[in-house]
Amino acid sequence: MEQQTQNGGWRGSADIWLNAAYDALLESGVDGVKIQPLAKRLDLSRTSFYWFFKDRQELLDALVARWRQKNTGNLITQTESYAETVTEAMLNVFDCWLKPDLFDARFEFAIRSWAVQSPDVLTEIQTADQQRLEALKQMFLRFGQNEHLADVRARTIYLVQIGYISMQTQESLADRLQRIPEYVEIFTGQPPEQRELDRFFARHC
Amino acid sequence: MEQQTQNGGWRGSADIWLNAAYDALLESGVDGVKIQPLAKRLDLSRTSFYWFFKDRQELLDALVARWRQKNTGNLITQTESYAETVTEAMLNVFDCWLKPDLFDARFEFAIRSWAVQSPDVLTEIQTADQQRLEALKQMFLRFGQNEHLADVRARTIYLVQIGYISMQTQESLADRLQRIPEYVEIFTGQPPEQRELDRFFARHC
DNA sequence: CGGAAAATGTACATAACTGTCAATTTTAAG
DNA sequence: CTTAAAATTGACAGTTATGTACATTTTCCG
Repeated sequence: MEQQTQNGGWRGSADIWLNAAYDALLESGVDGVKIQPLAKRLDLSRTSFYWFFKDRQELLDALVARWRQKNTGNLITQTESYAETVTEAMLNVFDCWLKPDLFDARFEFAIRSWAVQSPDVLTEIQTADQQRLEALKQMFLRFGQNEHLADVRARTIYLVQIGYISMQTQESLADRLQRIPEYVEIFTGQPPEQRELDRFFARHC
Repeated sequence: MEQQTQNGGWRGSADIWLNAAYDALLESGVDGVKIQPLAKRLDLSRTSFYWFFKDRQELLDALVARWRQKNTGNLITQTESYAETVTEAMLNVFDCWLKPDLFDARFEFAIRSWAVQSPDVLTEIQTADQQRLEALKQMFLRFGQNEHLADVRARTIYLVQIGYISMQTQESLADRLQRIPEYVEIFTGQPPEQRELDRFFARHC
């Protein structure tokens, strides 16, 4: 899964540093991403870092790029995948919240926390939010909801997920699945069909 | 409003340091809360700090205490305030999201971001989340909703707000007010009465 | 005014981190 | 085996932070 660029028998690589940075970011926030500690963890000389990156800022930029690629892309794909009803479409989106390979929640939270202290990162996030909200809104519009309500519903579902991420709750998959039918009803205004739920649960159990 | 403990003609005080720490936290996150920069801003000697606080950690603890007192208390009060219908009760809660003196959203976000790197703060937050969710759930139960649905509805409304905070959106009061009726309908399952909205808007315009 | 308590300031010791430079080692390729 | 590029390293210089000890100033009160 990890794209570990083969660069011969050398110990270091840009990727190995980036992976270490990713780990540090998720554990300790941006200010935990420091060359010296990373070097220690990798058991490499601190200065070796500068062979792959100009400076610390370049490493941080690479982290943001990795996040941008992963989370937003998959979410938008899910909003566009095939569905016969609005409730089924909703369940497609829920896949993101339940499958870690579709959406990296901890990464998302770490990036958002970073934005407190970095206007640049804040801008990145706001762009992502807009794209994601727009994709969700389009989904509701395709199923005949009116403009204003589609907007508020898109917001609701997106805000709930961002909120969920920010709460950093650790629940079992079972606990989360249990609430799915109610969420679908609240978000779309109508209950899901039993067969839609069956198909959904089949994907996740 | 600021409880500025009068301590005579001295320039410094525990409060002045705490206020500066609060500002720094909201601007730059925990790692921005450092004695040396704070001293510079206050135009005081760095070491003077240690007259009021044992060390940096004691200052950080004071910040968490301030947050705990402010945000959770007011929210719970709003869930308990008088209402004739569930939609009116909902609007009472919305007061928190619109009146900065009831709920300090930026403070909330800064604290949550802090939790990435501090298990202690994470514990604090999880306690607060539980208390707040429970208060919201009780509100729905008082208006005759069944147990399970009351729980999911409480979660929905709370998660939306936490999500909203985490998005750090900067919208005008007017934009936010515009979406209120739809939100009420989504959250409670029924549209608010016009007179309830009138009373609500009267409070906020 | 005079003195104790409260607050401030200076000096010192220490630690962690960043980035540059000039070797040196390792690897792959001829 | 040689050699050049790729990667690693230690030494150096600079910055920013923490906390302690001790001296000094400011304020309040008798």
